Amino acid sequence: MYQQVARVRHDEPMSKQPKYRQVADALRREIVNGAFDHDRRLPSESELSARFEASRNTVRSGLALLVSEGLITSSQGLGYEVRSHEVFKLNASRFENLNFPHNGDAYNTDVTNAGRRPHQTFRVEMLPAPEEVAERLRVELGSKTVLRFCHRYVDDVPWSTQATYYPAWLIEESPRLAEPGDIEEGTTRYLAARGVEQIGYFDEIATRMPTPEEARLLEMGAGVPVLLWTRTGYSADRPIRCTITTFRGDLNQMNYEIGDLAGRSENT
Amino acid sequence: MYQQVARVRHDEPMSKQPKYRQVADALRREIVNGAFDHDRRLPSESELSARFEASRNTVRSGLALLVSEGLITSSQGLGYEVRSHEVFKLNASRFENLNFPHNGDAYNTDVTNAGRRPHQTFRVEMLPAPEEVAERLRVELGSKTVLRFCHRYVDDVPWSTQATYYPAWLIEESPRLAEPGDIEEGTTRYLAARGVEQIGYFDEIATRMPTPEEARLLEMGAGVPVLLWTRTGYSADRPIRCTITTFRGDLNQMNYEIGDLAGRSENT
DNA sequence: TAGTGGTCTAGACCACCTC
DNA sequence: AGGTGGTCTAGACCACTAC
Repeated sequence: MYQQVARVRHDEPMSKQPKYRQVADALRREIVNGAFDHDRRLPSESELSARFEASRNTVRSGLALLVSEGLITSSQGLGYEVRSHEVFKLNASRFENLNFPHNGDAYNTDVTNAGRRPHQTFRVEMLPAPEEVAERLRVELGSKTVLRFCHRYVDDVPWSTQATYYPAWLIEESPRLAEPGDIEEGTTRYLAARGVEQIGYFDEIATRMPTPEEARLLEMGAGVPVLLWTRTGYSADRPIRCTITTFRGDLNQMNYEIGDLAGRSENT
Repeated sequence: MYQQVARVRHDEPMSKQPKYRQVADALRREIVNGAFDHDRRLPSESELSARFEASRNTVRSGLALLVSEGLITSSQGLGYEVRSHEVFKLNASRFENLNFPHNGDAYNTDVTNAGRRPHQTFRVEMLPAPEEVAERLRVELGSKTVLRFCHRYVDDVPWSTQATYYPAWLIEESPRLAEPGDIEEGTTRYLAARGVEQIGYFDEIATRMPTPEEARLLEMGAGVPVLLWTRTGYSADRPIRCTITTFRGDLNQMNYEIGDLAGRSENT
């Protein structure tokens, strides 16, 4: 389970690493030193094979290591490239601020404000509650829930998926939740207008490598984890919704303000 | 950069995957279905090689995929094992609650309450501010800062590292920050007693694959991302500290309560 | 000592991109 | 057509763990 520890030999100043690690270490050093900052392409496998006096397969092992670290990417027919990032910052403590309710498309507003072009596909489903949702909504596992699902893009790059589950009892009170179209005024306002007010949230944030399905939906390359954000919304009585957002970890960051900052943290 | 999309052939019902992916897909299905739930060991490479009629190297490619997804681990001489997790949940909105100041070792308390054995190593350093710290503390890049660094273990498993930086101007006012030992009453209380009160925090949460250095410190296997938590603490005037916590992503989850939940979210 | 995974090689053929 | 990475093989030898 644990990575191999560097071994020390009495006849060598430093530990003896396998050749493919030497390749990876050398290239990693060059990358962080900015050796490929213009034309971000790396030398081809055969060039590296000659340079390191290693077989093509050994060089490939070293490159695979850097890919799995998220440092570089590869494309068939094109070569290897140093990865570059632009991170989108989401202020989760403001996102649906209790004192400043949005109309539900904070995402569109935020992305447009950042000078980017948002785009999303949307669908509504009725399905039995999965375990992690049933727990949070405090309903029976497998009981009926409505899922409102969003697949979000920024400038046509897949950015995140968002799945919001509503419990059956709430649907009976507020049937428009189960209708396929958008809710113009936003689900939060629609619910509030029907006397169901969200007075608080519980957020859980975790990370892991994507499932093959997630990697497909978000077009994630190897070496990129997902950031999982699970928000459970509560009325005065009980949980009323559970939203699971899956972010590409290389493109997103979540922020929270706690206490009275009054805009003092605007630098980030 | 993007993962290969499944291809569809007119003469086959489903897309033709490379053999190593078929191996990975078959084993992944068996793993999630619980086929290895007792004795979590997988068959050996040579057994799988026979079963899938593939060379040992091809089987290894498939297994490597599962390792990089964080599903299994491998150890020389032992074999492959299904990974199992236990997640530690940290309530960040309560961690240093403004209305309920701790004595600085919330970590020790939380871990002990969970019936686990905490352990940490600690050191203090004086060093020039790295870029991401200088920005957040609003000091010159490279200006003097004090780093208080913690390496934390739970039951002797490396859990997280925590680096807190204090700006030079604060050290002059509160010199004990630069002293090597623990501060008994906690740094927050020490600072408050000297008239420097933290009135709010700005938290940033991100994820990525670990650097080799992080993988070494936290003894992380392949296929496990880190969860990065950067907390900048503010007094009424300006930033007074910046804490960067690096978690093993497979062992930790962060929680926030927003609004008035009054313990309604105790299920998680 | 036997069995496990870890490293490395040499070579074949395929799929994709650019020209 | 020529260069790039992607897949696959067969085999050699090493390092670690168990018995």
